[in-house]
Amino acid sequence: MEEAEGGGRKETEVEAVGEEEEEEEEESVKLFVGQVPKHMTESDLLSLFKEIAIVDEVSLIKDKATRSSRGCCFVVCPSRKEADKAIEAFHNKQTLPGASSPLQVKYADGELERLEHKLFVGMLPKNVTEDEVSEVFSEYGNIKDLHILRGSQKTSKGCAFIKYETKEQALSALEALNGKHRMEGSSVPLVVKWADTEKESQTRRAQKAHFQNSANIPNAESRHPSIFGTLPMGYIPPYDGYGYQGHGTYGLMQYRLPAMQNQYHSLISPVNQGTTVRAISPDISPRSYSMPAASYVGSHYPRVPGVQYPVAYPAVICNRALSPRSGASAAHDGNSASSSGGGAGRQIEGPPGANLFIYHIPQEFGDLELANAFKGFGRVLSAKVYVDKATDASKCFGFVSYETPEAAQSAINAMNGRQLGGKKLKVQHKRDNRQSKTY
DNA sequence: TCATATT
Repeated sequence: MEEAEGGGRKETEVEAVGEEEEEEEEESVKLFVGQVPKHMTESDLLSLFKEIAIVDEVSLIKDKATRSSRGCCFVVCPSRKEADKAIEAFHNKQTLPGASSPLQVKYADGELERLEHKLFVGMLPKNVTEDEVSEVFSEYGNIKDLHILRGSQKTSKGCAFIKYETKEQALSALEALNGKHRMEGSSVPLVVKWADTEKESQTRRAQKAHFQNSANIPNAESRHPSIFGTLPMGYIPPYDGYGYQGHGTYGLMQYRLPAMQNQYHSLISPVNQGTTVRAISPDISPRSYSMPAASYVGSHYPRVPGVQYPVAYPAVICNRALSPRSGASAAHDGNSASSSGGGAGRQIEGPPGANLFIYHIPQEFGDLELANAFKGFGRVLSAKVYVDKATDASKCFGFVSYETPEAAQSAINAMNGRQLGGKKLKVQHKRDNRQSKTY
């Protein structure tokens, strides 16, 4: 459908959206904010952030099942300038009451790439120079940055990243060159696509490693060294001279990644299967904006002018009124005083000096066992054993918080060096991350 | 040997 449009621009599809709104989309910047105390609401956060910067929207990230805060949120600012103000003012600058370390404020995944109008260029000749690439691409706009990937010698890996000043420039280069322009000394046309986000390339690297370990593709790497480093999964479809853009194959392979990830995940943590049955949904999207599957042939959809990506940021401030709590779902929200097990799982900080770091916790200990081992010295506010995200295995360290420094001190006296399981516990005061006083 | 989280 997209290809069939030929020279026609897509602006006709926009009718529902005014130009101003589209401009706003373009300029606005989404920030990810971490270390948000779970009790804070969206309006708490809004009032905090708008002291410093203009904020269009705050949306808490909530647990899908319990609807409770996951301790982080997104903040949308109308411009990069405002977003940078917020980062400058808050990132690592203060610890909110109830958080364990300073507020984290950074660009959300993929924002930077989106803002930088960054293109990936493949199928460059091995011996290409910056000047040669520059000459071809400066035809379409101002090149802010050009980076040719090079191997151990100085020979190029056959690909590069280019940043343009504006999205329009990048797009026109993409459309004019991808699959159409052949560099001197090369037998195939360039591949030009939007650069992957950091996340995507990580996922890709992981998948590629996994794929190469299980399947065997003899000599694959040596036959196509130029693109095997950067295209997904170490597999290259038969090349037909049209580039990968809009051709389907490349898009399809991207599309498969999340499903394979799910499979992999269920292999390593079979525990999850009993409780959560997750259908492989048809709308898995390679980027964070959801679009019908048919729309992302190739990988350039989020930035095509005239194609409006959904503005539906799910949980915005005004949503609160729309989601009345049914009596049943509130039951889970009991306050900490009533929790029976003595603070296991909750990550509540005590006053300064009342928080302990514990190392050499027996492998089989969970939060509850840790809380139990430390409950003789005072009221345990929280006890947390850290686990490896991928394997669920204990990392053998954790934190215990008491109400008073005295309780913590007697726990150190009694427990430090004490043999538990196979090893001797190390019990000491937790490092203090607090950097400034709270509101 | 001192921390997670990306609708």
